[in-house]
Amino acid sequence: MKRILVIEDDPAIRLALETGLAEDNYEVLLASEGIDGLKQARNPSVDLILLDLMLPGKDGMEICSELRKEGINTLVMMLTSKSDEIDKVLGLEIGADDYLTKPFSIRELKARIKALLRRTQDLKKGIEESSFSDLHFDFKKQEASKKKILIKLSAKEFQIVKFFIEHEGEVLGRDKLLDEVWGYDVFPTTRTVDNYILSIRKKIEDNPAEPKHLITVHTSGYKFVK
Amino acid sequence: MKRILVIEDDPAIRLALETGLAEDNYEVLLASEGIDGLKQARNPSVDLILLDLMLPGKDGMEICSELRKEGINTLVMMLTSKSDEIDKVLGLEIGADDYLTKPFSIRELKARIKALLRRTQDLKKGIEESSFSDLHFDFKKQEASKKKILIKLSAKEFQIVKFFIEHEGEVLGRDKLLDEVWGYDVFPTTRTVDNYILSIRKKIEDNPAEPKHLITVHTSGYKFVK
DNA sequence: TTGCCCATGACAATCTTGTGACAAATCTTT
DNA sequence: AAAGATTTGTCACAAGATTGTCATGGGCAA
Repeated sequence: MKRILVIEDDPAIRLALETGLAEDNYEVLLASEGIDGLKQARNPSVDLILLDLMLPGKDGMEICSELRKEGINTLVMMLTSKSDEIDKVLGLEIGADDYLTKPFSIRELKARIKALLRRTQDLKKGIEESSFSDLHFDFKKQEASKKKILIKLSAKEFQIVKFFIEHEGEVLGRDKLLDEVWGYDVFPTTRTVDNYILSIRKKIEDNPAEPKHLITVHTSGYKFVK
Repeated sequence: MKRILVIEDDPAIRLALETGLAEDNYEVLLASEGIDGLKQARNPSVDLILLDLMLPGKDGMEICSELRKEGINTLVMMLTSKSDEIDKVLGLEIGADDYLTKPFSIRELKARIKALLRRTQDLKKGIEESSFSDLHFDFKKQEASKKKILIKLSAKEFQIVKFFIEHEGEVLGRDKLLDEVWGYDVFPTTRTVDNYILSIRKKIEDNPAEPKHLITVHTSGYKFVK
């Protein structure tokens, strides 16, 4: 799942954000003042930063502009209090991606976070289609066909196939696949991978027992060839 | 280049907006009262409307709600005078995308416009009609029929159908739908989407339990096929 | 007020996912 | 070369997640 860094000095709000976001399965990192916040914000594994405007140490605008100066483009959502009309603007010009005025509903916050994260996801979408031998994949439509006949793949199977196609010829270890396709916060068995491979082979290979596309590389993983 | 329609009766403010926006390379269209404003607002090449609340002819809220009823989703930013707290709220519920209280800084205005436009950069093409199997949709008239017999869809159902038709074949996630159809300032549950799908299916599908047009893509969303 | 539209919650129905077990294949060691 | 140790192929199942469906309540408009 996604990691969100909350930089907020008010302990009540901090706690509310922490629990609220954890409910939605975000991994939450916390900072209560600016200096520490900026340090944590540099961590590239952070997906989004909730940044209070008024902070001890360093205020939100400073943090945001410093990050941008350092070339860090992590999403930033500014939290401002009702009064600072001007600050809102500055916040946007300084490179924040969105702002929210206190008091806000946790629900609105979540919806906006989701929207922001999804938009950036859309940007790095990878390939949309691929054809080889008698197979065709359309990832936008989530459709696959063999000899012009539709075959059904689950969403995860699509993700896996896509990842393999994007890394054609490369040997992909089970651990790497789990990391890249499943994500860094879930931990299924490596056998789970084998089972997906099996299931995909049944659908795309002429003879699943002698795969031509999804090749086993003993002790290392699998690789895809066209 | 983006086009902004300014509907504002005060000549001083109108001029200020015109020059201010022109500085930022927007193409500015002007209207000084409501009737003319609404007419120009229907022009689909307009990207955003700055709409004064108090207007001769037709006031801002009327204009905004009429536009939405007609299925026109052009971005609307309401301009209100300091006092009308209530109107702000109403403005939002009526389908405005943002509001700004006078007197405002041109700087804040620009920042908000930028933010709004950025949020909705994509789409905006907007079909007017579509027919397939025994169905017909006229989005301009907000009419739909099945086997030549009129069927009733709510305004939101029309928006949803339209969005699906404009993205034929593509799998659309619930979050994306909420974001694109409902907008960034309301936050219904993802279950709300399912219920709309259900309701639309009942109206357009021969057998809603086995939909042929609005297809479920498990864990991913829905997709439309003709 | 009544009726429609909208959003939500609850429950059932359905699909997906991850796992264990065992067989088969492959590698290692003797 | 054979036995033993790993690794992989394969199947079926149960837990869990997702979706279908309906009923409910609030808000707005006629």
